[in-house]
Parts: sequence; structure tokens; C-alpha cells
Amino acid sequence: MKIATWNVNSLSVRLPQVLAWLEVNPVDALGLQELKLIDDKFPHQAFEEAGYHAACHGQKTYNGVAWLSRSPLSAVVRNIPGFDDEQARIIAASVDSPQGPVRLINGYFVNGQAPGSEKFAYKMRWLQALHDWIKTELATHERLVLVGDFNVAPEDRDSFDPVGLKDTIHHTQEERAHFQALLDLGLTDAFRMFEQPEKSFSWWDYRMLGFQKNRGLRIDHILVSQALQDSVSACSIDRAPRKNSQPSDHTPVVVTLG
DNA sequence: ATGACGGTGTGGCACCGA
Repeated sequence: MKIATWNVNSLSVRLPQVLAWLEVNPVDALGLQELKLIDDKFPHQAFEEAGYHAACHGQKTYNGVAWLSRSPLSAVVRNIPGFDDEQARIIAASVDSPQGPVRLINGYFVNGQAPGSEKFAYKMRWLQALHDWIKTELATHERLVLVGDFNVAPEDRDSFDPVGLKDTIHHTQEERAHFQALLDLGLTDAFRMFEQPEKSFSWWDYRMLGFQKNRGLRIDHILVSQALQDSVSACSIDRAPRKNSQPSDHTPVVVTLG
């Protein structure tokens, strides 16, 4: 089973690229972030024709998340239960696999702008609420995958300039402590289960030739629960879509189970 | 210190992202 995550930065603009990527990479499930469209404009038919079920949680202009899946999606949850949030950042769903059910959780984590800002405070509250909810999810779904745009570079090696960007957004100790708290629930960063090229990133700034100079961050992640860890056989970042014309600034991450 | 690029929505730009 292959599960992927991709921040597409507007599904309206990126739909042809998503469909093209799925033809080459027919993953079982794909979590999308930053749809930037309302549910009424979600392209259900295009994905259906590509062989995917879909569940979306859209919003105008900003945010918006969705799951695509070859098998039906059930028990869909939108946003973090009990956490009042005007922004559409979470969608969770369950799928069946031959090895057993898998709980799929997809998040577009808060950016946070800068430490000390109101947006950073919201990021901290959001991360705490996510942690507490994931803990309860794990109690009822032991085979769980948490994917998405985490907007956190977990370690210095996940940044092109850990010295120059020390304590700036994505790099602060507070954000990294929240990432660690998720790992402490028994989740594992699938990408780091394997030997990886140095300077592996999943996002590059559109400006200043960021991608060409590999000035990027690894902020898109796939975390797997303890019950799934032994079945993880691969995890990689696919840089290819970043070379497209009109690319998203993020590129997909893919994990293989079994 | 600023803006650079790209998307959205509004309207001839401002805003947000990371």
C-alpha cells in the first residue's frame, strides 16, 4: 500500500498535474493540502474518472484539505473535534486494506508567520489540540498514518540554512517540541527510517531560484504509528513535480507499507 | 531591512504563504 501527501497550492491550478502524477504514481491514497477552493468546486468527477474516491474539506482562498483513495473512505472527520477552528486544515478517514483498516489523517498545519506573532500563538494552540486528538485517535485506531504539510523542519538537517534561520519560523524549539510530542505518541517519521540523500527537502521558495539552488526545507511529513512501523518498506520525496512548468512550491512525499 | 514568486480576490492593488 502506498500513501502520499502533497501541498498543491491551489487545486484549481494544479489539477492537471495531480492527475498526471497519479497516472505515473498510482498510489492507494493521496492527501492534498492548500486546495484553496470550496467543496462545491472540488473536482470529484475528474478524480472518479481516475479511479479515486475523494473526501474534501474545502475553504475559499486559503487552506482546504482532501483525501483521495482507491478504496472507499469511511468515518470522515473534518477539523480537530472540540477545537473551534475557522480554517479548514484537517481531514481524517478510514480505509480497509488486506492487512487491516488504516486510519488516514491529513493536515495542513498552521504556518505561524513569526515567533511572537498572533499567528504563531494560534500555531501553538493548534499543535497542542492536534496532539491531544491524535492521542485519542490512536487509542481507537492503532494502524494510523498522519501526513501533511507540517510547517515544521524537525531537525537542522531538514533546512538549507539551519544557522542563518535559527529560531525563525519552522525552526523554533517550540515547533520542534510539538513535532517531538507527536513522535512521543509512538509515531515515527517514515522518511528517517531509511538512508536518504543529504539536503532532502519537500518545499522550495518560488523566489530567488530556490529550487535550482536547493534552498529548501523538509516540512512535509508522513508519520506512522507503532503498529504500522514494521510494514514500512520505503519512503521518499518525489522532486519531479517541482520541475513542471507552473509547479506547486511543495512536492509529494510517498510511503510504502508492505 | 527589504523584496524576490505565485495564488486569490478585488480592482489597477493588498494579502498571504514559508
